[in-house]
Amino acid sequence: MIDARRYRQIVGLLQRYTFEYHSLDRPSVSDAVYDSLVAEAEAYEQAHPDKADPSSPTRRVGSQPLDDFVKVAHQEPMLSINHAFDWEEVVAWDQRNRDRLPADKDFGYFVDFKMDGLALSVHYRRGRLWRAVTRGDGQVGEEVTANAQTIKNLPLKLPGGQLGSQDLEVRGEVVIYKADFDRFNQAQADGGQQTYANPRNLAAGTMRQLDSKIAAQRPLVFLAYDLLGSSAPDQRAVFARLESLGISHNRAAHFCPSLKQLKQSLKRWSTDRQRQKLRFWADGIVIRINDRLICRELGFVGKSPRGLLAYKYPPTEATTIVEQIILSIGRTGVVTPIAIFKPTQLGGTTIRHASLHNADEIGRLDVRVGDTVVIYKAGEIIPKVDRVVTDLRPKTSKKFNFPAELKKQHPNKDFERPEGVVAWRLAGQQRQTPQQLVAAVSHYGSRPALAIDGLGEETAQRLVDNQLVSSLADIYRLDPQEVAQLEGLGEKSAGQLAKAIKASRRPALDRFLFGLGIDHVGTITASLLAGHYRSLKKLAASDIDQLMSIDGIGPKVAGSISDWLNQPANRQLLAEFDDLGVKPRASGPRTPTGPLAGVKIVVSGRMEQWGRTEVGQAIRQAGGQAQSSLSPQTDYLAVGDKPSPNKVAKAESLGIKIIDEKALSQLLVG
DNA sequence: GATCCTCGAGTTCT
DNA sequence: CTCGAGGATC
Repeated sequence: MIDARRYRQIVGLLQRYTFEYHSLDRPSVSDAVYDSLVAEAEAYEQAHPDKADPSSPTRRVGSQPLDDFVKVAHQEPMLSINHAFDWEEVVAWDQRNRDRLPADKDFGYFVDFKMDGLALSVHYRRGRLWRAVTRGDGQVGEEVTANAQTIKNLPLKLPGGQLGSQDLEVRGEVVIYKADFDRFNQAQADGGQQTYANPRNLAAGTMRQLDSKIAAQRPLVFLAYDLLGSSAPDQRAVFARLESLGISHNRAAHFCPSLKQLKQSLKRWSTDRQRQKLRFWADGIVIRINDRLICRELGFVGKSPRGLLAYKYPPTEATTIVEQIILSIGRTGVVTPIAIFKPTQLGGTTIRHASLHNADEIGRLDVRVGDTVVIYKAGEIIPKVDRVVTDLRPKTSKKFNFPAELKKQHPNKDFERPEGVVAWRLAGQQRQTPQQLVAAVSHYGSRPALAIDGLGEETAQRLVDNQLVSSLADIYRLDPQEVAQLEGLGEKSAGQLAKAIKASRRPALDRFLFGLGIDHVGTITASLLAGHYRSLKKLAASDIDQLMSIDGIGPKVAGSISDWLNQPANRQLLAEFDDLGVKPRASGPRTPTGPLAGVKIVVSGRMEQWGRTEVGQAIRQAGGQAQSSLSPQTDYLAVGDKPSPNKVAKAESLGIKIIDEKALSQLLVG
């Protein structure tokens, strides 16, 4: 929970942001940042109602109208809708409604996107557009008829007949299509003019221009979602009527007869790909009970109708506070700074920390302990710090001093930062600390290396702590009886571990080489070496010039391998492995042959018949190259379940063939 | 010497 | 997934 000081600070900021957003249409922070700060303020206000600031923006809906427009009171207020953030909340909403209604009353739902634009009420009198009013604070809005008349898809006159003679109020959203927005901003930038943060702000800003000639030049679109003064019994009929009146609406909006179908609709519409396909911005989905009579019967809770619910998309950004920056030392001795956060929910998970990569990144962001930062998930998985909200920086904060912190956090170690390199790393030969050993052991046991089940970081830590393992070779000297004595490991898991270790004695040479953890030797270089030398003995007898002659290996990598081989401790390690019966088998074809010879493939998403590393092996087995990232040289992108949207988009822009699992397995067979 | 590919290493949570 | 940096190529 935050303290009173931060609360006051946040309220002050929110007031400024609210003014920027609603009155100037020029926000300086994203919605997610705003929402995140509102949530903090609300939490504080709930815990300390006595200390709540009555002028806090958390209490207000909508905006104060600017003075330049004529104010018009809405005949029926334009309401706000309560929000739900996950399916459980939707179910709870549904149950509350059912409890309020007679047991035999059943109903369906109508779903529409929650378009992100400017809400507008448009009145028709005797079939002609008479007046258009913005939402304002929900009770009183601003009359913007002149601007509304410039919206090309908003009919000035309704079609004749009995419908057109009626007085109607159409409610909807003024939006700007994403493509139009990009074009507009580009043109503004080219002309040195002000650009807008998002399509909604452009739409809102345009509708509130005093000069309607400006509005006429901008690509505004009106999409209706409601109709007042019609006799339509349900929302489905409302949309049918809008259609017959020639008023645009979202064509994807539809009826769901049951909760089950509603769930499917929400799921379908919530995928990123689906959202990207939309021409307009949407920040959620509006669910309403289809039958208008039932809606009316249910009434209101506070200012919101019970029959409607806004299912909000999870935010892609959030704010949190950096509590600490710790400097961790990885397997290779490289120092990685990690920001420890006040735990925060984002995209369905709790984020506790994120990597800051290196000293330069800290400098670029100027992250400090105590800072409020904006975080997001790169590729929807890996949390990253995007920027610092400097408005909320404590006055006493100091720039993060990397070298000084290194001394403080690791007082007994020496570090170096070689010229032209970003990373700090352990200097010289001090890589044999217990921490490094744990990392080396769990790397050796990892899936792409020797795949020893049960030898992960936890177990490695225990084995090293209890001095059962002090070198990689010790893994093969473990006594299952002793292992079973360790805390957290029973007889059963000790037995399984022993079995897995035994099974790893005849590894493929490439996996074994990778498992050794030689600097700059990853899976690909390892299989290059394995394919070239065909045996550990031949590799051990090689020299630096020989290594460099291999295509793909240059001076640095060759140097690193030969350094490793020349260290007595490592030569001894290899000898011990041999004595203990660890004998790698030749692996990797010398020259790529097979159905996929020379073909480059990138895999994304989960496959049914293979795991991550197995697909790669299968592709190499067939003579192909499994790459990790797309390039213009890539031949295929093979997609499984939930592929990375970024990769799919990139493949499309590069014109790379996208194939599914079935097609991939056919390619593999030839 | 500059540029474009590619590889390696570290990354979060359930 | 993203970064930095090694290797190949012009």
